[in-house]
Amino acid sequence: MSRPPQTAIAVLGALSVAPMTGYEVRAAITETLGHFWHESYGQIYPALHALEQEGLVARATAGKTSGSRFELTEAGADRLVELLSEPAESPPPRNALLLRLFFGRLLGATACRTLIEDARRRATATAATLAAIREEVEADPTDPDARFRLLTVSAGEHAAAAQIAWATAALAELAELGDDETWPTTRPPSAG
Amino acid sequence: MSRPPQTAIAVLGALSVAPMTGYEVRAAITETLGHFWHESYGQIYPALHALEQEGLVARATAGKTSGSRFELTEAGADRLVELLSEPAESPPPRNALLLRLFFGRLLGATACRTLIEDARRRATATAATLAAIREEVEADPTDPDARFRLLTVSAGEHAAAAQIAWATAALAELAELGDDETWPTTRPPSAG
DNA sequence: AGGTACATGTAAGTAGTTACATGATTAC
DNA sequence: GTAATCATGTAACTACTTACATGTACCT
Repeated sequence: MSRPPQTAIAVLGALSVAPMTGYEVRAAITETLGHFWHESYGQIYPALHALEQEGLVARATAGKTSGSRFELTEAGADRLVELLSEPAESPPPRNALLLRLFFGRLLGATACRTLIEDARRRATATAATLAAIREEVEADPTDPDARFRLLTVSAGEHAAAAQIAWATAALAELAELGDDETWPTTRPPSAG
Repeated sequence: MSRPPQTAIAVLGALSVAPMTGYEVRAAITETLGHFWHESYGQIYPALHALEQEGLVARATAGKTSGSRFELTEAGADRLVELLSEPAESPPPRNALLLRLFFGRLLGATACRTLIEDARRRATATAATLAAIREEVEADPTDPDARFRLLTVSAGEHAAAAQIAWATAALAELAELGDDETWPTTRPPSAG
């Protein structure tokens, strides 16, 4: 298989909920998986065509005027379970914030503080979004996927809370510093 | 600039500590930035050549028998600070674990538990590694970068602790479930 | 008739990995 | 002498984004 299997999971997974156009698949992924997953059109449309070739999705011609909805075939449903069972390997870490902070002495304490404040702001916004999602999911007791979705929401909430706590502690730590003064290289015992 | 600027930061940053061969740059990045950053040879060698062309690094011919060490030029040091000052944009999220968990009903509760246990194991191992790094950094009071490094270690510790806490809670939640029985949906108990 | 949202698709470029080929140096 | 490690590099491939081109449907 040449097409990225992770994209296939997201696309097949979206179609497992309901038949959709490519446009709708993209929207569904952004809306429901948005806080931990992402796909662009440049991935989705080619993936849809490849999946169609393999007989894993089919065009559902019924009803719609423009565009064509794709639906999961039986083979597609089987394949989805198969793909979900493959080991979950995330890409190697690339945290642009920590990379900058690591060389923080060169960057300067003020710029570091700004970076951390930005990160805290983003984490706070994420936490608010997740709270809204949680409420929405909890409001619908008929959704058989609710508890699994809440598991992913919870993961996001834990991560966001940790990020906020870290940022707050880091800012307190950095507050000791004057503007762009670096710390003394070999600190005398008294300052501490 | 054609070469990825993030790679340039990592490479220039490594060379800001000491002159190194490409091989050593790779090792330095793996060892000291490893828990939040990654570069492969396929990135490092081309980056080194491009940086040399731009006059940001130069070959330090002295001393070494095989290979040639690269050192930061003055322009390179300036450029590093410039690059560090650029906004820290991390790639869009792609969490393979949460993607699978989101479709956990299709995957089955048992497989989900395994995934989460793996994640917890990895987070525990990460926490141990970070504790060792922390000790090492704290043991050397002369390192002017120590406090910035500890900031990145702390970020990792917070994230790992959050992951462990989430995984433990999630496993408790999933423990309610029988083998691969899904939770009751709206449908009646026996009607397939 | 004009704007907005829906919808599809691709080309060009950027990013990054992996596998391979090759050889020098060091340690035993 | 030979195995491990140090060292350099590239080609082929996979993954992914962005910008663009194009058109339809619906609302006012």
